[in-house]
Amino acid sequence: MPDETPAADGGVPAPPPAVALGVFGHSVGFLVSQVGAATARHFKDALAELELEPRHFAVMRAIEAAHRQTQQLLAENLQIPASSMVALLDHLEARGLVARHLDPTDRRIRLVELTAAGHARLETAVRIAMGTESLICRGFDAEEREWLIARLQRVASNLGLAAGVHPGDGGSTGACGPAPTERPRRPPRA
Amino acid sequence: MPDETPAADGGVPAPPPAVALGVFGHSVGFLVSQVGAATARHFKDALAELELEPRHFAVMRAIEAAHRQTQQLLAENLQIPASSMVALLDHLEARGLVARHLDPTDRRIRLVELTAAGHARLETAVRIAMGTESLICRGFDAEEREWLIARLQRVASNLGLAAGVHPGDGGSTGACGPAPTERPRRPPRA
DNA sequence: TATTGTTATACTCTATAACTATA
DNA sequence: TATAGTTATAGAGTATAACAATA
Repeated sequence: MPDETPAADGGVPAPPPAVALGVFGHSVGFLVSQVGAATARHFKDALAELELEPRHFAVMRAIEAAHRQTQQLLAENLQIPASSMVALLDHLEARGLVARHLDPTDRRIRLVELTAAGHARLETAVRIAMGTESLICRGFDAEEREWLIARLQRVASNLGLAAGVHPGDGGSTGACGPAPTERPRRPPRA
Repeated sequence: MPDETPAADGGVPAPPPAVALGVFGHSVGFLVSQVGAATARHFKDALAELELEPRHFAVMRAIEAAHRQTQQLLAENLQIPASSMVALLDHLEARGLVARHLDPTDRRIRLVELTAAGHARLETAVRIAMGTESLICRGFDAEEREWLIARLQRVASNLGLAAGVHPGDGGSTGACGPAPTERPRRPPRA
């Protein structure tokens, strides 16, 4: 694969009609990243008509899967910081899609659940997700689609990804680093 | 696919060990988005040791493909705003990887080209990209990999993507919208 | 006046730490 | 003192508009 650049034809300037990045357009890494970003954006745009973002969708699905969860557990499972979870749930609660109930045994805890409207909205969102799925899979038969899913699952496994957890964009400057001694981040207020 | 939620087993709380999002872990859309984001981050982290980001890599590849391009043409081809291109080229120029030359016939124009160091660095970066490729493709034979690439190219085509152009994350609030009457964006300075 | 490249700024997003209330 | 949730703020990233130089 190292030789394929058309620059070896002498020294002709030869301005290409478009960018000659075809070589990397022929790699799994580039394609999966390009297609993944475009798919995410398509879904985001389609979901916007429900006043939801993909993370709201993920939160609602997680609540549906296990009713009356703690906010903290929810945040932990989805790998979202607790303070972001507050904002996400505020958004959903303001639209009447989820409800926060005080735990009678421990009044620090809020148990979260979907309302009837939340269930209905989630059903519509699932239909939108299926619409995105059928758009991007246009031209595939069922067997091909299953094959593709299996290969993508293997790639996910090669990357050490947890099933069903979408890491989003991750931290900008290597969010995984434990920062042994540096990263002053934010000085404590005086 | 609609019925598979384990919530129909009565009313048992049944706290799941992990999040029960397995249903969407079995869709091309979710997987390609999840895997694409993780692949992009892996590549970004690997590239960081060269003091480069993926967009620098894309810019260098585009310059290599067509030497002595206008900054504007470069920005247009890669679908990056011109002001961002300035910052990217500043970064590369400060490290001696690219050089900006004044066009003798039109002194408004800067023609950009890779230095010798830039070529060398790009070669290393390509090797890093191939490392990411072989990591994510672990366990695939050549035929499977080609098959996967072909399917991903079809998905890209279904999404209307231009070959070789990575749209990144796109605009936060629907960057594709022409904004007929609204979006005050930024009021002109007084 | 139009165009190329540059600088400046405003906006969005999000993670961190302080804070409140409960235990 | 420790924990659940909340609020506030700092920082990064980036797109838009103004600007300077040249045509």
